[in-house]
Amino acid sequence: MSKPTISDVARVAGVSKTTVSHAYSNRRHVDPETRKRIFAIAEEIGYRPNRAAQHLRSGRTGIIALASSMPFAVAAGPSRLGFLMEIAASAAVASLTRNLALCLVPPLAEGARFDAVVPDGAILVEPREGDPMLAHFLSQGVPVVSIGRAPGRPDLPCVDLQSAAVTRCVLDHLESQGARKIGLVTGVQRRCSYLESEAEHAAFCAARGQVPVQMQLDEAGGEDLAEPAIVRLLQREPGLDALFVPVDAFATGAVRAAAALGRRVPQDLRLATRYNGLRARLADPPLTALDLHLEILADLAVGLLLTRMDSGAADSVTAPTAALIARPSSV
Amino acid sequence: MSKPTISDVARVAGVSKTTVSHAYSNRRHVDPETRKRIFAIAEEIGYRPNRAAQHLRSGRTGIIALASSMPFAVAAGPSRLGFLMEIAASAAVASLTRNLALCLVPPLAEGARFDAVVPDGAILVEPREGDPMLAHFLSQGVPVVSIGRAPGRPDLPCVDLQSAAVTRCVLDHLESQGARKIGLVTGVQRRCSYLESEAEHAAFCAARGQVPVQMQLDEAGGEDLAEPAIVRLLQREPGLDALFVPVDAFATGAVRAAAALGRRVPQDLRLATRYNGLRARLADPPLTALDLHLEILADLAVGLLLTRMDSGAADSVTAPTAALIARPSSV
DNA sequence: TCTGGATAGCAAAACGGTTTGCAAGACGCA
DNA sequence: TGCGTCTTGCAAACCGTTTTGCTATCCAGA
Repeated sequence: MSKPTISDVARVAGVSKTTVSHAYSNRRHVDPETRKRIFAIAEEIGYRPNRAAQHLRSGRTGIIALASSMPFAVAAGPSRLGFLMEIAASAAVASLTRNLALCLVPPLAEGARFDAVVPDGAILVEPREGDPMLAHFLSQGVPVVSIGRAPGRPDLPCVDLQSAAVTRCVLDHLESQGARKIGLVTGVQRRCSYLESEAEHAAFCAARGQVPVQMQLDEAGGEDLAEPAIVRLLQREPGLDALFVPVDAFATGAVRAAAALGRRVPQDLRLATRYNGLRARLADPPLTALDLHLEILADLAVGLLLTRMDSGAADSVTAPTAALIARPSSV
Repeated sequence: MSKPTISDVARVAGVSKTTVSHAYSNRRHVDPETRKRIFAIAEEIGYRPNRAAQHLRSGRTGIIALASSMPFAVAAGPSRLGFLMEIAASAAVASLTRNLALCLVPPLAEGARFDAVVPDGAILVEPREGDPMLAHFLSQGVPVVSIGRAPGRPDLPCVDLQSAAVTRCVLDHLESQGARKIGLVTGVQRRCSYLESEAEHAAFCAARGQVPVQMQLDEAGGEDLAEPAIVRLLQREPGLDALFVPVDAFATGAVRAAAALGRRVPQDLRLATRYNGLRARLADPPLTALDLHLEILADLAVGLLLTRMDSGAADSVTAPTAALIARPSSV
């Protein structure tokens, strides 16, 4: 008793395989009556199309990949795992409801080739400039969309995180809480969100006649790297009374730095971060952060990838407006 | 110029498709010289086996699934996302190094059928009694291994988390720190780790002539549910001077409960949890927890699944001994 | 010389769908 | 009646592997 095939359905229904196939795929018209009979019989004998056979002929695997060029070891360590994995969880649901499998692709080790997965499409989380995963997928001819724009690739469809607006929102908030001079701490990897934050921050400072104070830290370093670096920054720039630190691990480093210098948060130093994960919520004091609506965002990305996959092109979409969650680190 | 196929390799190498196939699969002997030539040519013309075709013929998809019956929405919320996703990240790496794709499978909505993924095997994270995902995969004939034993299924190969030993280790630690009466708070879902913890705790108490104090909370409730429940528990059982709370979200609830009752941690109430995630590390005071070596564990699970898949059976393996990480919540 | 067993390789039949080319009948219109 | 078109459906080719059955050659041992 092996699984029923399309031939079984065709035989029982008294039609050809072709007709059954068309009934399912809608690629040619099938008489509604016939179609109904076919479905009824398929249901009855428990027929399910064989994915492999479909894939072989159609060239589609039914798999989409979720990838980040940040090594999982790093992501899992000091930073970012929450962000990436929250997206992964939502994207898995979004994919499955569209009858696609979501595959988690860890970054390639240098020179490693992997043929285990040749997905129909890929979602890249916050690609950086010259992102190797992006290059990999494009070289395989796999359609890619990104969450967060891809630096230097304005053509790549993406879910735009609107980092400029997000930054502006945070800076305005900090200012409204009394901040007179706000610094910005981002990461060394050239992700679009950093670039946009830096530009927006620079404009914000310029409008106030200030020279912007910005610093970039290695994302692999995490909290332990951030603390001393931010201590030095605060010593060098005594006028700073607020910091926007998008990377949450750096933000908690900033909390420690403030403590080390005897500065009170938020009275002497107002702090805000971006990703509203456990880190921000559990910090002492809890960190002002942004609800980026990651579930919606993941769903948008899957939808975008789908249109990209079957229409060849797609226009970038805008992420839902992030909501500022004010917490004691800034109010 | 479409992708080179096995026929192209065969033609260039002057052998038959069969020989090329055997060279790759090792299912029949191929002259080492011939084999070397085949690989060289394949490399040169850029041949990669077509997964769909392999799948169609062999019935293997090259995909393994990672699943948990805990809804991602819940997991992502109050609890467990870190645990599950830390495993996912490691398992993704472990799979890819074995040339398999790791697919994230969210729990089935009630009655939902999904045929997007019929994996060659599945890893289930801490299945509970009557786990629907377990039933699903078994009904599809998909070999399953679990991380943590499956209650009522001693036959299912698993990576044994040794929850009894883990519990014993924690209880001994708490006692060595001066605890005289230790309570246990677990979850309502009947996962093996809870069952074993409860049994071990009961034995521990019995050996000291005590009636064990245990409570089960709904895992979906998280910290907010745990706090008042634990407040009531502590009021009802004033003799308790320590709690082992494996679920980290409940453990931070316990911290809040202690604060609400004016009990100092650890002087009046010693606390310990299981998963050494952000929550435990960032709690105030930081929580004593266990390093379960999740990366190793994920790798073991993938390895176990592989032997299960191609030898039909496999013996459960034992997780590496968890290391207690003593923190101020208990010392 | 004959037998048996490796060794090395080939041809062709699966696997289960999708897609293409073709044909028969029905229908409208001149 | 003749012609074009629309509807409905079939048969067969095709996708790129794996697997099965078979042959040919070589070598050792009786």
